[in-house]
Amino acid sequence: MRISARTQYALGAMLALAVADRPVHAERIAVTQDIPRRFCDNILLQLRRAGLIRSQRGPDGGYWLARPPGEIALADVIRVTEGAEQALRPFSPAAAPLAAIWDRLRSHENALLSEITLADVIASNGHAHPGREAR
Amino acid sequence: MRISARTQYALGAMLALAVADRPVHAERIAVTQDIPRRFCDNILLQLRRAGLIRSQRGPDGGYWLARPPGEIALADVIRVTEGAEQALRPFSPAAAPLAAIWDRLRSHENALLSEITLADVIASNGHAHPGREAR
DNA sequence: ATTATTCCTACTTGTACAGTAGGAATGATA
DNA sequence: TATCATTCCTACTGTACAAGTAGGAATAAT
Repeated sequence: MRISARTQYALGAMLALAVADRPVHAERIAVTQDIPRRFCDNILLQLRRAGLIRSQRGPDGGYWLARPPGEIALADVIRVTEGAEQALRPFSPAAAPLAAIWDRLRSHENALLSEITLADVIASNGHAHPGREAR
Repeated sequence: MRISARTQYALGAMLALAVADRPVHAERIAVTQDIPRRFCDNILLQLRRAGLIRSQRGPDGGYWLARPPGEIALADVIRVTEGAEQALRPFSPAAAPLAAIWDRLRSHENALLSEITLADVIASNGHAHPGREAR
């Protein structure tokens, strides 16, 4: 369960947008989420290209979610920032059965992260067990 | 679910030792598991220092498991080669609930890998669903 | 003695992550 | 039309860690 700074920042930014009811400046996101200013730009750009957020330029511009928070899963965000995981080297015959185990782990992880949305995370802020209840 | 080459090699080596009934040379492990020769040495040394395998020097020396394959979990091996995972950076308040989710993922992963032993992996070689049955 | 092996430290190299630089494009406001 | 604040874009740099290598010392069998 490797989690890059980029991904963590991206999730923070998405959550910041999810709680806002109007466009938010990159500057504001950078400050509240404690993301280096230019790196924040960088990440927001990537999220926009992936279609997760939208933007408006110029003064009074900013960023907002492309879909409601309940329709954006954590996995959607992570897929963007982590990119394609590089294929691991082929298994030796003796280690071949490990492939099935890795698959199980990956699919469980994927299932959980696909199930939990930004809305779930926000709702869990202070309550018990996030993402356990249906949405 | 990041898996380094080192870890994959280590698991291959452990499985190779698990199926052998006598000490095995590093050379032989390197060849059968397709591990660069000196890197193989390197990894075996680490496994020995961690107490997972034992060794004997000189001609007719080699390596063997310190415990029976049914008593060595995949997690035991992985813990050695991956070392302590470095702490991730602190969460912003908005992203704080993610910590609980990461925890759930980590503990599930850990549970599964602690449950499956080398013996399980070997037994699953060709059969269905590895690690599903009790040991 | 010789030889085959493990053992040990330290080094080199490659790659991916984290973050930065410089400036162009856009849009609101006056 | 000028100004200014913002997003947008490519490319670059520094650093840390992973992957793998080098050279040789210690040990044990013959």
